[in-house]
Amino acid sequence: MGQSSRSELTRLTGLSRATVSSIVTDLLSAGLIREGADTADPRTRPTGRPAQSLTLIPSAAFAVAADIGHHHVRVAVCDLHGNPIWDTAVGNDTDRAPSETLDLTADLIHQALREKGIAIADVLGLGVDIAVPVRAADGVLEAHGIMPGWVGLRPGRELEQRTGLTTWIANDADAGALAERLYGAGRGTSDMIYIRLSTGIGAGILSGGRPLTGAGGLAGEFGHILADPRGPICRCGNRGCLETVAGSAAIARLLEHSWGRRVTVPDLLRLIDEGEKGAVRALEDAAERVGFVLANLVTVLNPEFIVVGGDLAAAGPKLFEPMERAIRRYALAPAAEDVTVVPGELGDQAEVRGAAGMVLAHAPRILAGRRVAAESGDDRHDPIGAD
Amino acid sequence: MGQSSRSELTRLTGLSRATVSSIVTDLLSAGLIREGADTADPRTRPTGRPAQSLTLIPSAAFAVAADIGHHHVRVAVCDLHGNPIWDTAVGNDTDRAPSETLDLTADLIHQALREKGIAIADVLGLGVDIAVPVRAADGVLEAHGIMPGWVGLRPGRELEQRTGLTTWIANDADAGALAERLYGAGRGTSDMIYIRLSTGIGAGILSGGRPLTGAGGLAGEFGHILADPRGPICRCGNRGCLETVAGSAAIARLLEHSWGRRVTVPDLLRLIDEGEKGAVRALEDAAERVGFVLANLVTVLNPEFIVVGGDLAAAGPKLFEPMERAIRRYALAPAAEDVTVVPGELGDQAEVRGAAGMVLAHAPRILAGRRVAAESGDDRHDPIGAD
DNA sequence: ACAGTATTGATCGATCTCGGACGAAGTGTG
DNA sequence: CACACTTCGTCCGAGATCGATCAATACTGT
Repeated sequence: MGQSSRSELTRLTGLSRATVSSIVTDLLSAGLIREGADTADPRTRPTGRPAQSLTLIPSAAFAVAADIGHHHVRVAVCDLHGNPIWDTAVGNDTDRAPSETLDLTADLIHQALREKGIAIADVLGLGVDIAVPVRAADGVLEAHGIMPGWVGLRPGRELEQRTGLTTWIANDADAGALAERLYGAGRGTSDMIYIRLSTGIGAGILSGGRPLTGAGGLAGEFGHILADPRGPICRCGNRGCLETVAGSAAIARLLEHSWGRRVTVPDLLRLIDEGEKGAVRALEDAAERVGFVLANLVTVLNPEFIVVGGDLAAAGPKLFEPMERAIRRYALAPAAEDVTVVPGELGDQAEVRGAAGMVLAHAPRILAGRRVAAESGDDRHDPIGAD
Repeated sequence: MGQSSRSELTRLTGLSRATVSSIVTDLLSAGLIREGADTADPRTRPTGRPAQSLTLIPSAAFAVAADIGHHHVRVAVCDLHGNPIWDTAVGNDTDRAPSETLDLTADLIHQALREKGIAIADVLGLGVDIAVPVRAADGVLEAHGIMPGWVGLRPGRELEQRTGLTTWIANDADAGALAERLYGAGRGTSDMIYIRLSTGIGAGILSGGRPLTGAGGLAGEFGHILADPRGPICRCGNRGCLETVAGSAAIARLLEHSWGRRVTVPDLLRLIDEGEKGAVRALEDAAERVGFVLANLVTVLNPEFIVVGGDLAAAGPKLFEPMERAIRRYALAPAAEDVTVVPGELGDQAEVRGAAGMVLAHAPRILAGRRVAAESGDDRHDPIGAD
């Protein structure tokens, strides 16, 4: 996104050269982009007139993002390149009234803008992601086990009212997937699965470049695929969900029997890092189960990348090797060949950066609207839930 | 698609009323649509000026479709409503040289147009579906077990050259899914899974209204999800694929042991229909396995409909009840509540009608181009693999 | 009967976008 | 160095699309 040129934009957007040229002229005079030096490598340069390179001026506008999880609220301000220039996470108990969490979120946003000295007019919008399924059509939260008090709310609209910012909202896994595609391990692909292996297991699926949300926004509930028909009862009411046999808390619990004391997730990660045999074995078994389930998804979805995030991704090859082995063994061979399994690159910033990415993906349209708005009256309408 | 009105088109297309009005005027004068009688039900009519109903004149233009399967070629000519007015299937051995099959297909197409007295100028295009994965970007066939001689070919382009018709191509399962969505059991939904239970098991997935093809066009290989780690070896090289334990041929083979003679698929269906206990039991067990696998897909994809086609769909409740029971039991509860399992309505016409549907979905654009072409030179370009 | 409301359909000027023509800026060749 | 060739960027007229506005047609309530 950083460097481009008029003719490259022509190819990317599908617009004609004439149109791109006209828009670029406007953006130049609006001070949002800059014609850069001609940095093309003389050796790789093709014949013909060289393209004039164009650079976004990153500080010309900003996107605000909020990540609302089970036990935290994280707010970031990102520049036009998607890089966070302000990023703060605070602990929070979502079992309290949702309005308190939303107030806290709005306070953090106002604090961020104040501290960075950014005017509302320079903010393109607010991207929100939340650990609850979101109905894509209207941004209403759907029913699911966690955070039950939030079902039926429209936090996008709430935050829009509290901040005055145009708001987009999505599920946290979908936001994480978008971030890894835009800025992380899945750059440029249009068919990927992003899974987060933590106490909970969730997935965001990108298909044909778009998030796969399903009819009710529930898609991606990877952690509740049945992994063991005789496994433990899950908080969702089924038994043997992948989460109950391969979530990091479930793995840690496996060790409590032999250690005779409580084992936390940090304990588990330390033991794995030290190579403690029991912990490694438990991890490998869990990884194989995850790989087995992923194999079936690979057969059905034929993704190009599987990006793995969450606590457990830190375990490195001890996690990835058994997981990949299971995928190669159990998935349809040509589909297994198409897929590459990689660790996420964005860590716990993924979700909030993806939320900002939702806003930045609309930057051209927003900026186009603003050019008009500067001349006539400003009356853009509510794009909550817009794709 | 049959009945509509200007304002309904405004909502469907997202275009402005002004634009729709202008296009409708053109189509009216071109004789492609007709202003119908005001047939709205007086009881359900809302307040305001009633909409003028518009009807496609079905015989104003046609779409040609070809369905190329393992052992057959089927060609149909459909009117603008998508109804077949000519439909013929012939046996064929795809192990022969692909060019012979393509020649046969082109011959059938020419025969159809000749018999119906349709001029090439009145044909919007040719839709092709084939029982091989198709790479969406360019229509090249991908590697897979069946019909190996076809890999790397571009049958869309081949048929375009043989017939002179603008051609679209897709996988057969995706075409079937599209047909059931346009004309069959999944009318109007945008998130559905179409599965075909026959000797082979395949699925076409529609997500957000678009076919889910995956990175290499392989998506939907539902029959090769692992259903039984100790099951028989499959033609794909894995073992225990769903197809080997729940395909109709696999079920029939189960009965051969006790009957001591060869049991064909028609035999199996007859026995099931007669209520023979062993056959029913075998079917129910297979249905439960399919349901189990579908449950995981429901959890991950959250579809609105599952449409079941293929030989086995004829078995009715004996198939559907155990299948649905498994879905309700093993899928994430809210996702299971969102989904409805229904038999397909189009039978073995599904694929070919879906192929025609691909063409008809582009009818507005094609017709718009033609209006221009009638005035200036005709130079529309190759949309093979276009979405 | 009549104003008020709601929805559809047509018209008009403004704007957006496109394709084609043209000039600009480089490389390669004789 | 002249010339062909390639790609990039701009200009211009044609057509598509839009928002705003107005007219048409029905129902509702008094």
